[in-house]
Amino acid sequence: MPELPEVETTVRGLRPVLEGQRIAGVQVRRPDLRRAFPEDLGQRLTGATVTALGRRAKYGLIDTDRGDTMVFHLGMSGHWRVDPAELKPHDHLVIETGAGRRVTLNDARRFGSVELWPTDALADYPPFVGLGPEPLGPEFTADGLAAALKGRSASIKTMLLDQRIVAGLGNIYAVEALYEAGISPRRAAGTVSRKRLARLVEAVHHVLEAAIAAGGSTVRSYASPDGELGHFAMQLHVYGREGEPCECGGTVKRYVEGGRSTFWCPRCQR
DNA sequence: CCGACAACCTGACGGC
DNA sequence: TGCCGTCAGGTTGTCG
Repeated sequence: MPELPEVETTVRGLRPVLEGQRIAGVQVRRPDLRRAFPEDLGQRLTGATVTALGRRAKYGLIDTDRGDTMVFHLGMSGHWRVDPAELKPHDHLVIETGAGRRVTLNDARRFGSVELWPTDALADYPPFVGLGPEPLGPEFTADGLAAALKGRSASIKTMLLDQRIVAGLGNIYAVEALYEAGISPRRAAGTVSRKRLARLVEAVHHVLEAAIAAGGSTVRSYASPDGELGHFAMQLHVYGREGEPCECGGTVKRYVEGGRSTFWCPRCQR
């Protein structure tokens, strides 16, 4: 589930629990996700105080007063649980605060990752090298996008998923943004007009902001029974709606590209 | 550069 | 009810 809005929602949910708090205990119940955790993860975190939480692309950042940042990625199935009544299967990592709060990192498929990296050198964290601009930041512009896509023959959908072009979009929101912009996902990226790229940038902003807003309300109240962060249902226009009618009177179609489903309306996306 | 495919894992769901 | 195939929001690598 985790694209940028889900990670942002997760970080916002963890912030009031962890920020300014001392980490009283760390329990590693399984030592690896996609890669092994750092050997000394527990020692390096225990006793540290969390100074800030943040996000870069689809990665969550937990800074500590020891100069380390815990960088986590949620993969396909990862999520944090806040003050769960009891531990569940796939709660691989448990962090307890001095205030007696408890959060767990649960990831059934284990495509996620956890790493510790010097806070002042995060730009050198290998997954961050070469990342494109934040889609909600000032550097994600129609001009920048046009420059990055110039001459590219790959589909615009593929390019939106390329984290070097823009960092944080995943399959759902790439699909939804293209729908909102009225652009066919199959169109060669380099042939999309500057005017339509401007529309796409606006659509990306709108889709992500709406998703974050939808998640925010969930987080504020911890509405999910077991405190699971990043779970919310935003209204999606085409994703997962193969065969359903589009508002324009057309029908939502699906095709597979690069092993991933793309949903679109051929009538209103050109 | 590009598309296709596989690999990494587990769980949910539909069909029979 | 149970078994089996398919699919899932990500990343990384290979191959032609």
